[in-house]
Amino acid sequence: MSIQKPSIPQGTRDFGPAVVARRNYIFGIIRRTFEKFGYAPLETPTLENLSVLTGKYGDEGDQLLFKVLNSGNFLKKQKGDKITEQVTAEDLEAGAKAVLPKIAEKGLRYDLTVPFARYVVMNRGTLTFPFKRYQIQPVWRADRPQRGRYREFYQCDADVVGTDSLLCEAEIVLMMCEVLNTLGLTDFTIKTNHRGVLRNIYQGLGSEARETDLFVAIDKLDKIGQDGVTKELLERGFSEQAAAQLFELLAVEGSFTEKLDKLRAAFGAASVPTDAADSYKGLQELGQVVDFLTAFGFEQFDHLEFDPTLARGLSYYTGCIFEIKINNVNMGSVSGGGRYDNLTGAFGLPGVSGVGFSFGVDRLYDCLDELNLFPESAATTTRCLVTNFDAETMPLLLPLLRELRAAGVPSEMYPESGKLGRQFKYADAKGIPYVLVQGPDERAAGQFKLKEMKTGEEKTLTLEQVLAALAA
RNA sequence: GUAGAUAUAGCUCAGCUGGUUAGAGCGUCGGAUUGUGAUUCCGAAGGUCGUGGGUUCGAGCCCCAUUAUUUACCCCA
Repeated sequence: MSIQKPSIPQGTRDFGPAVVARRNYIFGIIRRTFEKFGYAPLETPTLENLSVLTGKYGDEGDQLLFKVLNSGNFLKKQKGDKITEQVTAEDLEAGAKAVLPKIAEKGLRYDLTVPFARYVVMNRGTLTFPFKRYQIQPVWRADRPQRGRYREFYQCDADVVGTDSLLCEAEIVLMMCEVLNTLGLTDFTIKTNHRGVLRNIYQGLGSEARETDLFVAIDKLDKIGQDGVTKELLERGFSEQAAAQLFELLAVEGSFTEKLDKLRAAFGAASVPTDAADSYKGLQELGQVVDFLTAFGFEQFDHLEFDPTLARGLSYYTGCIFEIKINNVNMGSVSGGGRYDNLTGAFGLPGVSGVGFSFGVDRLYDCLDELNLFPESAATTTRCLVTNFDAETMPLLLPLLRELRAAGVPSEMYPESGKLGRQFKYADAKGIPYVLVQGPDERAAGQFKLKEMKTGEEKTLTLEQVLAALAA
């Protein structure tokens, strides 16, 4: 066999011990926050049947699905003596679209929301609604990797199904803030909008062109500017007049509620028909979310922004939508979500409303890394290295190792006796904060030498003192 | 799928107009130091210059192809 350079697939990564420790630090904060808000954990299979996945993410999404080839001889099926061709000459003639469903019936999970919807439908008889679940698992997309974009990455979802209450939306904002605050991120913006607002804007333009084309175009406003959006709208069949009208509507300024009021007036002026209860549902619901937050005692309204240009790609959102931008890092959104009135409808359970959001851990990691926000303690798990002075006395230190671990101090003994220099280097390279030494001198006195690596400070202590120092 | 950039030591990168034996920093290993890391000093190991072809007396450098990586677009966490 010839020697080959080892490699991993494009867009995937190995995570070394220090990286995993830091990722677990992020996972831990997110998990604890979700649980604090009453969400229960759920896990679903890596593989889903392709029939569950296809058609849920639009044409683009279907392209980005990783499909898994059927096992065995995927070209033929044998039942007893009877062999049937799975793929016929006509299929091959018809191209990939005809062949694919015959050779691949499973695919890798693309997000966590669709598997969740499938789970809810399959278990609707046993679930108590409203059902609140969180889910932290990797997802896969056959995308072209680039900055902040991977082919395998983790999502941390929290969703509620079975209630229309806007309390859920308000709590999403609370959870977003809690996680970001705990991680030490300070310069972030939670952008919020409502699909109803977007629909009203579309109605206000009075154009015949496609609604989704408008949403895609205005979502890019901060990226390509007013001229770029105008150009794109004209290409998609909107009139110049409609484009001008659009920017008039979007040009609302002020606080969250001031923007709501101004837009309400602008809609009225543009003769946009009101929804139920003689008001605009999107604006009204956003106002309700703010009211809930105020009643809760929420104090970070400076981080919450009503952005009428926010659209978000996934087509199933129908109500409030959210997105988090970390402002002092050049990175795509680290979190997003929203309400979808009919997600389970695709699986035969219509009329169940859900709302949820997701953190992208890999992007959060990149942000924290760039801003140097990881605490040092997140880098390593071992807290104390017990040096191995020589082969004869090493066994005498094993009870100490047991004591340390019993006291809940993550500890390890250097497995080989030999130069202390090597052992200290090991501790330094691994980022272990404390090193414990007991040589003949200390043993004679019944004591230990504890060195704090960061300061270089060394103390001679009794066992009780060592345990007290390390437990702190 | 579209467009660009890059590929030289384990890592980050130099390498002049194409000219002898391809360099540096970091890391690794050994020593100064058989009771102490990070800091200091000395030394060593480490290279199919991504791969294949071409031009040339001569290619890390120029040309073609190919593969991989990466950035941007589309879309998205």
